[in-house]
Amino acid sequence: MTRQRDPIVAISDNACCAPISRDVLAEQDAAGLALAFAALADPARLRLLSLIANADAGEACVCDLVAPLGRSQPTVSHHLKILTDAGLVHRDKRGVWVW
Amino acid sequence: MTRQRDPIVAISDNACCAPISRDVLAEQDAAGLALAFAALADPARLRLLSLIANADAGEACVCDLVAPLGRSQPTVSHHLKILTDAGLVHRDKRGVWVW
DNA sequence: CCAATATATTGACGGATGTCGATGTAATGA
DNA sequence: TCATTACATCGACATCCGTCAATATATTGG
Repeated sequence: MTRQRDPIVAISDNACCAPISRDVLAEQDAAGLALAFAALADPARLRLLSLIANADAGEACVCDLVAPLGRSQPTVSHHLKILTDAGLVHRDKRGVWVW
Repeated sequence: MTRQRDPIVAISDNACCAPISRDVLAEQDAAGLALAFAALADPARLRLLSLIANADAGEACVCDLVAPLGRSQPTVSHHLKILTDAGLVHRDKRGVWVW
């Protein structure tokens, strides 16, 4: 505990680190942030975002996502729910979205 | 498969989506990106980054991170390895870093 | 060279997560 | 009203991941 050597771990503090650098993250805040990152930490979900973004008008019917993704329909539905809960995707039963 | 209704899922295309919007992500590229996000998708690792960033000179001795994090020393070492592999942290046996 | 301290590695365990098949539910069209 | 299509939910399974205790491997001080 009493340090005998110099510090050996460091990160640079630049602009993008602000939310983390301002103060030590509380356990609770860290959990929330981690949850947001976790939504993006899966190849299937990143490809879903990409597929939707590349679809006409940035919109897509779920039925058109299953084949390109190469996963089963329940799996696609599962991932879309996660993306939706994370606020990255909007879903509605016919219509227009914004994000 | 043949669409009967209008599209129901959409995301907005704004600046931060560029890497995903430009073209449909290949499975392999998606895996790499997901790996990067996964490094940030854990409360312990986010708090480690925060602790280091808030330490004097943005550097910290590993022994000073164990207690504040509230995890065992092997666990801290484990997470630091992941952060290091992800290029988010630099470690050396005495010295100065940049990232 | 030896003792002490700091960090990494190993092995094990429990819980979370991605995946699928089967099934449920809602909406559309004939 | 009934069949079909689109999507969600459930249950099960395998794998991954965070965690710790125990142990190994430096590195430093005496």
